[in-house]
Amino acid sequence: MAKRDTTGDTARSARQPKKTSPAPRPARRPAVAKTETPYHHGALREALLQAAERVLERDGLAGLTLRAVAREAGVSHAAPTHHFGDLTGLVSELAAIGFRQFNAAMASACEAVASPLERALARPKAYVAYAQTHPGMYGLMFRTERLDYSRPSLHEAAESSFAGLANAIGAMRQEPISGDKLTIEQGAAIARAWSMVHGFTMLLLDGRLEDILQRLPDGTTAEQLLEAILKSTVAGKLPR
Amino acid sequence: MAKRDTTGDTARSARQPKKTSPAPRPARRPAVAKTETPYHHGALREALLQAAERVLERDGLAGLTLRAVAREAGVSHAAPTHHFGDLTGLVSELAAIGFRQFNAAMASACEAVASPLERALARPKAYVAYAQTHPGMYGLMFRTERLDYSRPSLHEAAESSFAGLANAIGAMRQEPISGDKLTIEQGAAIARAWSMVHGFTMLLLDGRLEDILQRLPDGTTAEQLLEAILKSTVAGKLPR
DNA sequence: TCCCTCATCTTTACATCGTAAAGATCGGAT
DNA sequence: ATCCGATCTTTACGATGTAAAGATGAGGGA
Repeated sequence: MAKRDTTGDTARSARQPKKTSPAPRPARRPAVAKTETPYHHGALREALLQAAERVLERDGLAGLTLRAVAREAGVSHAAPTHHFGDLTGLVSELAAIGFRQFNAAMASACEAVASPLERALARPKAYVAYAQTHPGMYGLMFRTERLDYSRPSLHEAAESSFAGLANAIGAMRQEPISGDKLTIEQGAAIARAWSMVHGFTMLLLDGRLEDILQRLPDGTTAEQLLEAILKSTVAGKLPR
Repeated sequence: MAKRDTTGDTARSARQPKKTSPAPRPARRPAVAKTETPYHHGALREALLQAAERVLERDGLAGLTLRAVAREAGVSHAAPTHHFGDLTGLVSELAAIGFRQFNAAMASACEAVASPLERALARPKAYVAYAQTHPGMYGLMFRTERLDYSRPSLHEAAESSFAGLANAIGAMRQEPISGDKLTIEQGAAIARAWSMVHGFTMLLLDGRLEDILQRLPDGTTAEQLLEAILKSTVAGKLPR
């Protein structure tokens, strides 16, 4: 007696008359392949991931809920469960996509760069640029407790990100990093570079560098501050 | 019709018979000043903050909810509202306490240190040590979106943290930082130091440095890795 | 002294969320 | 043709944040 769940988020309810729909079906998949939800069969999984990315960049991390994603995709709120298990599953798959975007952005930024100095600067600059362009994604990837790194797709994408960093450091020091062993100096160089760029990005995204930026001459941008940091760090570290 | 809220978390309900309690009162404030909740009047605000800290370190950030804190303090779930407004309020006040603890820890670590090198290392080491000792608090302070920096207590405590950092950098470079203006070099030095230590801490707390640590010789600890990073960073930067 | 007011705390209510479980709905293999 | 199983929807429930109204008691003014 008295139904309890008065949520109005079915987004599809009251569509057909409950039993043995007299109308055979409202033309499912309407000839023109609309990029919208392909009704019952089809690529719901991909549609949900795209919807999730849209919700994330529109409403931020706090707005990224299972029900909001389902709503955005136009399916019932329980539909994602079948494809991702739970919220952790959806979020982890989305983070994997983020890591792949992220890796691609850094890789393309490193190509076609001539001087060693430029190469040393290109990667961290691309790192920060990605985070500024996709703050929601970066937050998802690096500040969510709800990530399941045991998922192969996420594990692999994140691993690849780390490998890229390690290789870049190795190239800079002209001593290729061996897969399984590191000297203290190598480990320190990698951890230092990663810590610095990651920390800078987090502080920047959280607005905690505003204090510093405002005290700097005139309208110094975050990019200029980053460049100053990188140059002073890299000074004397480059070969030749 | 039909009550809806079947939550059993009053923690005090069914205590007295609803109207004009015949028993005058169950000896409120039981002579020995138990540090527990002093019933109706008294220091509920402080009790809530202490309960919140306990919940945070016990159940992590995800467990820190208004209702859990009220439960821990033994009051009704709506009691915190009156003192903190909403969850953001409670969390912000707790974060302010965290910043004060944090500042005190770094200040005491910097005292009684002789050599300039030791002084340069003491502060970041204390930074990381605090985060490792109070991971819940550090997470609250640096990874919560729900912080209201317009609250004076939080703003002031966080500001003081930044000032300590800036002064330490200034002392290291032997050029005291003026309050309102910074050169690019000064700003870069401050942002670089903060970014590096903050980034290292975040990555360490998230377990993202495990990969590196395992590849390092034998049982190298995170502290040793940090020290290696700091020494290679500070090399040539210290006066004399 | 008595009563009144107001700050403090509790109850009640409700929208939203994650998740589980059961029912409906097809596509396709047998 | 029929049945199975994957996919999606409904229904349900406990938890959370928050608003609003009700109780309670301390302290001040008459």
